[in-house]
Amino acid sequence: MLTEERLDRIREQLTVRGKVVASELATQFDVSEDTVRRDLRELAKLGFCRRVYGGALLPTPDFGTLAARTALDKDRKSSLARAAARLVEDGQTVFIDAGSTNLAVANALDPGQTLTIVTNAPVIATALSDRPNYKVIVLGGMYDQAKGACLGPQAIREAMQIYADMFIIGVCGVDSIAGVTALDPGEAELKRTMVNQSSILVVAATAEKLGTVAPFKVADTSMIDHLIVEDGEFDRGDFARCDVQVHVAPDAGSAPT
Amino acid sequence: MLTEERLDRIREQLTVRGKVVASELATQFDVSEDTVRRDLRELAKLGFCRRVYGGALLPTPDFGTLAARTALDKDRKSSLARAAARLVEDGQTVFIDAGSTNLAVANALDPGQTLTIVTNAPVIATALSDRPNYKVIVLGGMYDQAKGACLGPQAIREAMQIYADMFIIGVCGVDSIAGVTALDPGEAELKRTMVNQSSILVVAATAEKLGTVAPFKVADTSMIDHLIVEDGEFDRGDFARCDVQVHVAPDAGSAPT
DNA sequence: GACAAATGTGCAAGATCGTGCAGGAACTTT
DNA sequence: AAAGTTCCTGCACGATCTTGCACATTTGTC
Repeated sequence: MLTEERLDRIREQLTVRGKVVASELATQFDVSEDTVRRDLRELAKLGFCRRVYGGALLPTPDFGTLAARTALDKDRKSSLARAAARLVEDGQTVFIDAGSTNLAVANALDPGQTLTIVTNAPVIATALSDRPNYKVIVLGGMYDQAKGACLGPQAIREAMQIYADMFIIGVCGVDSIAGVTALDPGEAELKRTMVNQSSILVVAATAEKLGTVAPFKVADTSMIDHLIVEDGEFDRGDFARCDVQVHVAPDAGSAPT
Repeated sequence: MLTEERLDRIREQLTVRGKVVASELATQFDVSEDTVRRDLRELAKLGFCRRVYGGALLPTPDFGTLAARTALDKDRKSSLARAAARLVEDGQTVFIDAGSTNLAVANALDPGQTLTIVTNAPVIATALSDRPNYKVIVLGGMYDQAKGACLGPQAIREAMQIYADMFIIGVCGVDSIAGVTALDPGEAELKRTMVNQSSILVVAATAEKLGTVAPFKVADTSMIDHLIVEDGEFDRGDFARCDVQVHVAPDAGSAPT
């Protein structure tokens, strides 16, 4: 790879996603981080980027809508998300459902792993733009603006073509007796498809989802492999009886990153 | 091998691959590296390439070493984008291609209109989340992180199911003779599909795309219905001859260079 | 056909450039 | 305060570039 070529590519990435990370560029181009830093310094001198600790950003902070989106805050769901992300192993193929909790999970995934991520949430795809190690597949279809998810027969058809090691499902309700439930039939059907196409089913549920029952059935309690819940009061009795592994994520009143 | 013949071959490789390496060319043509370097210097003098350490690259639109360009990008694009958005009529179905210019176009669409938007760029779908009047359809498939676009057979298959009134295409190059061209074959094929499935083809091209030719052909000049360009020097002769309606977007930020 | 000029090419020497590494400073996080 | 990153500087080494020169080939002229 020619030096100037590398500079071009860095500029390209900057334009596309608004930021670059020194260490990732080093891996990507197979050069030392020093070289990348020299490159970034050079580009900064020419005004193409703004040098920051760990990488570089576009001079105009708000240019990339993408960048703005990837800078999505690690909210209070991050603890739950980290716990879920820890279940994912290198090399796996993972369905990631739509939903804000799952967006947090996607962000919490280890960038060093090599993963294939299949999602019906466009925002998750864009959030993973800066993970060169990931292969990201988007399930297309009718985009439901309220849910931020692609639904419909198209998405289902595509999902049926793919077998995954794990499905990190977004739920409207999880109940030890009713199982996993969703708010509308279209959503439920796509989720059922993804459940069928995956070996392991993971549910990361915020407190308000626990014990809630929505109208449409997605999966039985017995089909859940891992249930991740927030710290607090929680009767795991019924889940334990169904061979569900329950993980309690530590309460995160912690500092932002 | 004749000298001129060698120069032609080098130019050919430059066009196809975007770069050439001095040492490789020397091996390939069985001449010394000095000769190759002399050739490259010659080509660079004629403007066919940009001489860099180790080889040569395609000339990139050189923005006079200033960051002003990046700052202007946003305004420039939004002016283009507004012009493109004005072509869209209420009730239409519109393919919107990936790319930062087209993201600007999507944002510039009239929220009051009732539209069906089909896109292979997840970020465009999410950007339209706040338009209750729009029906948004996402073309899924392999997500190309650098381009922010879904590509591959899946996306093409889905695109073939949909007929649109208009295709707002993202281009790597538009030339009055070579037509619309793209940087990689997969990208080109999806674009061709969308061209075929639409009645009207709209190209919004920033100045640096005009007159640029990328390796892979997408569409003939004669297939373009509307071409939107920035204010400035521009020879519309060839386009006019092909029945292309040319729109000039007013210059947003004025800065004589 | 012969000769001289112009051109293309290869080689060598020295300058320049790009890169990785080591060590210490600066910064961020715990 | 301590630990872990990231950053910068200086250095060394190899790759690449430029320049000058020699030789071969082509071109133009007598």
